[in-house]
Amino acid sequence: MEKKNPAEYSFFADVFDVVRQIPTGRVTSYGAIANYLGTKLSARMVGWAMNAAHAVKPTVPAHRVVNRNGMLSGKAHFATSTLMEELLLKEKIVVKDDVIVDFKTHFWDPVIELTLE
DNA sequence: GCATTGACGAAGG
DNA sequence: CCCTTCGCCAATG
Repeated sequence: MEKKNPAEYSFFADVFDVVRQIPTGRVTSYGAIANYLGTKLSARMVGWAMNAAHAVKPTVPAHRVVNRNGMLSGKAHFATSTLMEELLLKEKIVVKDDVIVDFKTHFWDPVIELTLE
């Protein structure tokens, strides 16, 4: 491994940067982030970036990022399988059956929010 | 260096 | 409606 941190990679850094800008109580999807980065077909890369997110500082609120279905597809990657929904619950986001309730209401689209400036 | 695997997503059967 | 396939790109075996 190079001495470079995961954040050194522009794509990763960009993903982290966007994720950190997600307001409390809001969530977004991998596809939305990928779309904002202009690589909407590379939603998998966003997920891959998240894989490295836990090793990056400042902390990346990866719990605010779910798949387009609002499902906590990444909860298994947290310290515990319940940590993710617990964190979301603290932000008034209700999780039912691994799916965010009223996901559409809590949805925060960087393409819209960051474009409107 | 090719094959497999992903925290995805959309489309097709 | 459930399952499979494909595309995207990077990391890993």
